[in-house]
Amino acid sequence: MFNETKTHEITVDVVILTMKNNAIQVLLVKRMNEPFKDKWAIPGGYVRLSENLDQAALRLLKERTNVDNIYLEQLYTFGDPLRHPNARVITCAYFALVRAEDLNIATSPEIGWHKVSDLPPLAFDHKEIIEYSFKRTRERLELCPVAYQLLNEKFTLTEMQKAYELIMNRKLDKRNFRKKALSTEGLIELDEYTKSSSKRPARLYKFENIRLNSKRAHFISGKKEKK
Amino acid sequence: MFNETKTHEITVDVVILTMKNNAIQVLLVKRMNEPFKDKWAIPGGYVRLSENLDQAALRLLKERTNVDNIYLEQLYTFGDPLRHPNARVITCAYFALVRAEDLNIATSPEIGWHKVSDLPPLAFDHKEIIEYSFKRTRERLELCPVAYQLLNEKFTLTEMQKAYELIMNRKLDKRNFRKKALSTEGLIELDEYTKSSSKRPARLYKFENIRLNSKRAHFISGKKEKK
DNA sequence: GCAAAAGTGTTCTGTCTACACCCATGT
DNA sequence: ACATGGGTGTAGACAGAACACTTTTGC
Repeated sequence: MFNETKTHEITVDVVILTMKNNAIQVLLVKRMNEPFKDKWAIPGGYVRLSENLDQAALRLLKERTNVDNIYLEQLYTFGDPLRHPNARVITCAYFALVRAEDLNIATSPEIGWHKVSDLPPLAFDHKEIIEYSFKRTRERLELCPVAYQLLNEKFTLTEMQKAYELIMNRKLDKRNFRKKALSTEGLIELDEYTKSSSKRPARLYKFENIRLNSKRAHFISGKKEKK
Repeated sequence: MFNETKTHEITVDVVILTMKNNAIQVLLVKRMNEPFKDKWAIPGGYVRLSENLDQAALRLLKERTNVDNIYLEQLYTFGDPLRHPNARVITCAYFALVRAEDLNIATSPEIGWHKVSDLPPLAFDHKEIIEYSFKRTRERLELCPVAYQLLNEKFTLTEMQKAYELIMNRKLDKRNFRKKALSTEGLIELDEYTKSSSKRPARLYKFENIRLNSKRAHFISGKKEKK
């Protein structure tokens, strides 16, 4: 039984979600090699001997997106013996929310954003991993305002509501949303407004000293608001 | 970098929690070999090539406790390079709640129950793993009545309340608890009562068709009930 | 002046919390 | 008859849900 373990390999895969073109999108890379050559995959790689799993995920995220200082959370470890056709590869999946603007990615035919609601054919079990990430993001959002990771440093409440609606996949009531948003710990009202556009300027806000993971924030309720 | 991965090893460790002697206790085994010889550890073992992680955890749980059909959940994957002094061992931790009565364990100097609140010296990072399991159990309990896994098939509401109080680590109000308990989906009131003891008989209940994981069960609130 | 998005309050309802006494049984 | 744990109801506070109109700007 000990000998059996000799051929396990362990990787980290990172689901990078952003908000772009009015949709939640995930960063995918096209595989150059078999197996699954020319299929899309979430970025990942082997864990180095000298680093822990969080460090491996951060390093891979940095390598792909040049993004640091991000809400990165271990998602789940996927270890089906058949998930990799040629080897026994167990992968520890992480997920991150990023601002599209912060990214330093030259999208190309080999790397790019894809709507979570409309994924291309994916390698391995990556479809499952992405969908689980999205579900988990929704659960996190019910507890704390992680969506701020998707917004610019300064944002309007309408933008924030949009992020929530995309993640929760339902329309929210504007007045109720704003009431709850304004009572969120860490939300700062600025004395700045959007210019341009062509309509009434909107007040800008920012977050300060966000404590993710704070229990009992319950920013969004689970009840039946309008679909 | 690929070569680096050659010496990773992957194990599964299972935190088995039960309610016993008015405390939440965890099943520990004494290590026979170095490293950490004679220290206590949570049961674990290598993942076989032919099985997925859930199966490995179930197999190990079965091997140690003879228990099947249990609320077993992947907890977290611990991969610090220094967690094992001699090798690079990444462990995928699971946790389970079991009825003490269902267990088929000959406790001995090498295997036994230990209060989570009073752990002996532990091998590796197992203290951290156990404490995280306990925390996670508490979070689960706020969402769904997982505590039923600790109870006999038929139980009194007072017994159920006791399980909740031990996990949540605070006293709950009897009337409020019973009100919420009675409105829990799946709780069946039986026409049976405890005999013996020496006091007024208590009505027995059971659970039926429990859906763990159902969102919005909110069995226990996070507010300030009396400590 | 009109199109378009920003902004704003109130009522209702359900859930959580706090809290104290009587009941049924065994001895 | 008493000791022990079983069992019960109500009032106040708070949070979520529903719902429609006025304001400000660019053109």
